[in-house]
Amino acid sequence: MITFEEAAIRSDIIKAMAHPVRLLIIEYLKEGPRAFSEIFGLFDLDKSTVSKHLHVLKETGIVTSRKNGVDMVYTLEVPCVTDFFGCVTAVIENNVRRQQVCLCKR
Amino acid sequence: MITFEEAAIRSDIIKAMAHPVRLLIIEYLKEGPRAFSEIFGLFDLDKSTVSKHLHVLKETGIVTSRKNGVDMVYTLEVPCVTDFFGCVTAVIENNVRRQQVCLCKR
DNA sequence: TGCCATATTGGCAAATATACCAACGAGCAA
DNA sequence: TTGCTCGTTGGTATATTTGCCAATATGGCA
Repeated sequence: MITFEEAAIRSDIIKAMAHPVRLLIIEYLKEGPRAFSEIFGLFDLDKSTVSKHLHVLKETGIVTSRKNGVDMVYTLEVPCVTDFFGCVTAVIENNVRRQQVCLCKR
Repeated sequence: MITFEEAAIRSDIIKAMAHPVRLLIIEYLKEGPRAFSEIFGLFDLDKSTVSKHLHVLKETGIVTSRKNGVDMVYTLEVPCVTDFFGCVTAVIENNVRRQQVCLCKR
């Protein structure tokens, strides 16, 4: 078993992925590095909100950023994080099998 | 790209894992089904707190529970979720390489 | 039936997360 | 310098999460 401290570090990384917007950003960056403006364009959100989501991903080391001319370019550092999404799908499918179809909040 | 709705469903599942206590519970249940009292014994927390963490895991379909005599027994339904922890470790190791050793909150 | 052990639920307070607007800073061009 | 674009940071309001205590089921046993 891991220690509570180790679990806390791991949970910080998982927490960074635990938001729809950040999940979509990760999916998008899987295709390759993208400028902030491109990422921003995916959402109907304030610039500052998208910037802060990227900050969360940077803080945990999932993405990095660098200046490229006028743009700020974001890169997915650890693409294996998306491997996990297959398992998340397995959870969803298992729920469907178990007739617990709706994960939506009531 | 997945839709925002799909991302929201996925993030609910990831969110369920995004807590040190729930992470440790998942690790523990990887060894096999365990009674509530055994899980409770891992932590210095109120019974109700542990029960609520298990509720979160149940709601998303990561674990299930069944009565066994006086005990409530919890089972990890989708063991592949722990495969992901290897990647989380990869993130941590990448951070170490990049000299961003400390993920702790300041 | 009454009592006990086991776990869940309700309610509350504190901490954390999220999103907006506004202000700021950095870099480039006129 | 001035103005412009790009992105970040500060501040605030709201929503969600977390953990404790107390109260409530639920089931076994005397």
